[in-house]
Amino acid sequence: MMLHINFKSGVPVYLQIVQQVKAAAAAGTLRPGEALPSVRALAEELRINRNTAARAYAELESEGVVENRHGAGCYLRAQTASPLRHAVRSERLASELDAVIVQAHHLQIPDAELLSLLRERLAAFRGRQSGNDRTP
Amino acid sequence: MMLHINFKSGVPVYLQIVQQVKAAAAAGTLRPGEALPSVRALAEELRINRNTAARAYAELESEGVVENRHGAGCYLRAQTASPLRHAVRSERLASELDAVIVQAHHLQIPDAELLSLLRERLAAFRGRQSGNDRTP
Amino acid sequence: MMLHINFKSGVPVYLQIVQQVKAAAAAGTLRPGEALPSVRALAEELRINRNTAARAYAELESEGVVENRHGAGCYLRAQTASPLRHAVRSERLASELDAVIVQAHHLQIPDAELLSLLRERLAAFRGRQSGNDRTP
Amino acid sequence: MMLHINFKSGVPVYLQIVQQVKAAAAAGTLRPGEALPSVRALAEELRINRNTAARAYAELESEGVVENRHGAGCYLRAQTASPLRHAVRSERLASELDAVIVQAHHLQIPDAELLSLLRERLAAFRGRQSGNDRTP
DNA sequence: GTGGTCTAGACCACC
DNA sequence: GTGGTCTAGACCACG
Repeated sequence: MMLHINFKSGVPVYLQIVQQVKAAAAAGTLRPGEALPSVRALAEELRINRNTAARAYAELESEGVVENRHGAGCYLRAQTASPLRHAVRSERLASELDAVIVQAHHLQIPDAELLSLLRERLAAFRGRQSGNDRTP
Repeated sequence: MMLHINFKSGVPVYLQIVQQVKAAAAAGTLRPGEALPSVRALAEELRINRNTAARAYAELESEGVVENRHGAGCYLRAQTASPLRHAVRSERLASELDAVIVQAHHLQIPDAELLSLLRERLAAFRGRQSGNDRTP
Repeated sequence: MMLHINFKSGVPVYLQIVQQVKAAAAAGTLRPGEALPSVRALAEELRINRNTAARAYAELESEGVVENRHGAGCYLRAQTASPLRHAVRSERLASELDAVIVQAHHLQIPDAELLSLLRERLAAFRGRQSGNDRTP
Repeated sequence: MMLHINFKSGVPVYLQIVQQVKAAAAAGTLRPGEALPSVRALAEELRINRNTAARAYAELESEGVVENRHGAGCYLRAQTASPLRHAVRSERLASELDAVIVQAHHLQIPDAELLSLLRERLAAFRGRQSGNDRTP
């Protein structure tokens, strides 16, 4: 699980978790039957209150996305929908990129610099990731 | 002004307005000195409370994007040079890019495709701009 | 009429006018039948909008304190209540002085300085006043 | 804490709370480190909305009078030296004194009586203070 | 239980 | 007509 919380976006933290778990399940990053981190582990990893993590899992369970097995952890349920088509996924990403482009414009950062910045952050991300993530 | 609000996203309505006005200003859809819809008109169009619209305009004014003239309306200000140092600005953008990278990871979109998607959106943005922005 | 508006107190301007006119009538500074300044003159003197001055007079008229004679001005009606007793008047002032004392404490201004400051402002007030006010 | 709110005065409720808490802190009724009633308790006691109480506390925090500890309550801070220059502070006080002088004029209270009234209230204030303030 | 934020309704001051 | 402020209700994050 590689969740990323944006504390400045105004979106409730528990909702960000719900959305990202659903997205990961939809994208196939998480597979049915797979275990999610415990409430305590998730709270520690994201530096949030345990209540907030528990609330996210409760919401996911009420939506039928995961199953909380008492004392045994939280597991992803069988997919109800098929994984998202590639076109849909890249469209989602495009709208996020548009927001970044607007921000770059306001920050007066030229296109070339934005592109090289993305390459740089991608390299840094892959560096952090190697060793603790299974996706090559 | 054609704003679109997503009431289910969890993002505060006033922030959605702020972001979209900034995007329109960046894209040149709105020009310096141009009047934005009145607080009342915007509230009615979006079916939101007047205060929510007013708060969005207040936020935009505090960020220096618009100027609220008491009793006269809300006007887009001329683009002012950002008072932040370049390093600070590029750091801000980097953190936004990191979020996009995480999202791409969840959506299982490879790095090369992310980069080409950014190039594509940049080209589209510049294309929209050239039609209505005075700085070619 | 010597009205004094405090724009920072949070009290609506029209209410401050209403309160002060009623206070002046109660104290005997204004006498029945006496003319108040016109809406236009009052607005100019206090640097406020004419609507605000008009609203104050309308409120005073609805309360029966003054009478707006169409095209002829605004006149104080006959007293409904007797002028305030001296003890009541000085009690009102005492509560205002208490607020000033608290403020002086927070501003860390010693008692002696507060007293001399009051003497100084009194002298300045009498200086400004001489010539345009009838109270000796 | 025994606050008294005047709902008819036109003075915003949250400001009345701010002023009275400041007065209590100045008089020593409240001591540094002491807890103020919780937002909910205060709101219930005064029959006002929680937000109004919360706003008063937020204002007091921004003025450096109290400290709001998230999830733990609101506590009076130790008296900090005012960051304003002496001239600025005494100027602020002067403008408040001017308002009092105008009020005294309306109430037809002579200068000598105003001065002696101030001396009297100062003595009363210091008297109240000496019983519960640690700085004699 | 605690404080903080977002949305809303009513009213104020100004043009 | 315009924008701004005060009060309120519901929800969020934290202990």
